[in-house]
Amino acid sequence: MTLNQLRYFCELADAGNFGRAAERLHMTQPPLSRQIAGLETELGTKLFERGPKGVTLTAAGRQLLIDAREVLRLAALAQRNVVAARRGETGQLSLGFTMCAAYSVVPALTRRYKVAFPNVEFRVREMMPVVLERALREGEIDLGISFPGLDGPDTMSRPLLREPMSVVLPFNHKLSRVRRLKVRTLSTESFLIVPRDQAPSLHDGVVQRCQSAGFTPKIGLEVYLQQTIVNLVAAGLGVAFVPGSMQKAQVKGAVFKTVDNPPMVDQLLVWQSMNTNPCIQGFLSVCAELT
Amino acid sequence: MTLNQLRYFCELADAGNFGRAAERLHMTQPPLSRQIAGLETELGTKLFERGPKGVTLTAAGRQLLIDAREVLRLAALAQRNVVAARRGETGQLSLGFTMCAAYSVVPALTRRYKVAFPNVEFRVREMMPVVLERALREGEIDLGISFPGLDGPDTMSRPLLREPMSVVLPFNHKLSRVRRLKVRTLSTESFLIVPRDQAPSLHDGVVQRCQSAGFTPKIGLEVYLQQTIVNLVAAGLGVAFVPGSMQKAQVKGAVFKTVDNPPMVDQLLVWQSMNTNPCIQGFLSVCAELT
DNA sequence: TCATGGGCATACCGAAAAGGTATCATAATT
DNA sequence: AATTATGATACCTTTTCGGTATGCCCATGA
Repeated sequence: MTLNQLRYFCELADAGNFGRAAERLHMTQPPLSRQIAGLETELGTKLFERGPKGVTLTAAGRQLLIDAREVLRLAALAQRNVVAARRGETGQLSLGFTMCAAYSVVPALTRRYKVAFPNVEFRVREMMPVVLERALREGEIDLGISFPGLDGPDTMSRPLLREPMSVVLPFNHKLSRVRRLKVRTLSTESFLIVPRDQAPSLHDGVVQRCQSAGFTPKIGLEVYLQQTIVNLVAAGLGVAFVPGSMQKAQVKGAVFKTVDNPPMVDQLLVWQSMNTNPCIQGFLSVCAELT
Repeated sequence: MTLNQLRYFCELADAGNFGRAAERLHMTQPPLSRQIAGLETELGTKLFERGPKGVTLTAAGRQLLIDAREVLRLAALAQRNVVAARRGETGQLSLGFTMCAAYSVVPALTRRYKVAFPNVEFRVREMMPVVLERALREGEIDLGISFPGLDGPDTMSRPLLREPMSVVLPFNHKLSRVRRLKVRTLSTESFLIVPRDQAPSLHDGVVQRCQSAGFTPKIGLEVYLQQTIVNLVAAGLGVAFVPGSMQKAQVKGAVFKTVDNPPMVDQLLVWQSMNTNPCIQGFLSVCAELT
């Protein structure tokens, strides 16, 4: 049984006689006769009653007409779906991001992408930066949003957001009420900072800003997540530079201060160059729209 | 796009490399390569990533795998359905019957048939005998249950039931209380009877029984339906012979009496010999079981 | 570094299938 | 009885399909 035979069969059932059906199918009558006869032989059943003024369906033919139409409909749908999948309009896309990004770019991006590509099964996962790197390498996720630093040879990236860092102080800190905080006044403070191997750009940005203010920051504690840094600052364990958008975390007891020439932090969208998932292009177009 | 290509595609997706897939498909690798390449060309999309240790699906391929499996599943189902339809296990079957038959054979037959052929869409219609004949001729119904008499050249029939006729009298009739009614005692009564052209066998049976009792019945009223005859007898318009099963009609004021050598009435299943609906055979087998 | 082997693509060939033309058989219609 | 419409059959040509032989690529290992 072939799809062509089913097409011929449906057309013949519609037309009611071989001649007109063949015409509609852009072929001549004899091959059509043979195809239908072949189909009948294969199925072991007469599908049409041949009368002097055309053909009519038998009971088996009526049943097949229902099923054949469904098969043909699905076959056509399959073709359309493949095209859609190639364009990234359907399929699956998974995004991993650090909790820090969750406060800045992720919400808007996710919302916009889901509107633009409603038929893509879009999954998002918060993950620690190191986990994100591994997940990306092993193909668990198609896209990652994180700080610069995991640019391997096979990864591509695109900047999503460049935002200033703010100083965060405990609520009861002596500097928490000054109007314009100078970095220099923090020279004796104990700093909470992300380990350099976790996010070199972030770490170096903070250290360099302090050095340009004339001191090397005293590292009180190395902490992996910006979110946790803010929490620990609120608990009185020191001060820190964190991305400005962390203010949205609404941590009680933490006070945010802007400074002159703040260190800048980048959020990068990264993916593997050999990942061919067409949905990635769609996501990139949404990113381009939004920046 | 052909069903074979979809089969090849699914098998390749399962096997993970051309060699094994070709083996499973009982063919060699090169034709399989060409078929897949052809499918990819037609769809305008790479479906597999060719790696040194086999193939993996692309995003478009993953989508197609879902759809292709569904298409193949339905195609196989269509084949099975055709076979079922040929055997009369699925399809449509419509039965027309006279109201008189509704009291005797129809209930049991319908019940049994629906159990034996649950996937057949079985429709039943009560109809007047003349309408039944026309409906049968024009193919509105596949089967009819009626009295003998509409045996045309193209119709086939099979006896379903042969039952004795009873005399029905008004409740207040002077003979309604005798223990054993003799036909002879009805010689002066006015008879309600079906017109001869509507059911010759029925009509003739009654007349002949009366004549063998020594009189020709006086036709008081010609009535089409046995049901109506009983009702009119109850209303005091005369007496009548009706099929014994009419007693089930529970008409108030009508009294049924059995007689010696009662006229017999046949219920026939009739259908057109050129009607090829395979469900008819199924119905016949149910009838055979029940008689 | 070069040989090796697994894996897919390509070239070419013969067989099978599909479509086209011409013609026939049948039944309804004029 | 001739005609017309319809499907089937015979025969031919083209296309498609599957098979064999072989080439290319890349990873692996001596």
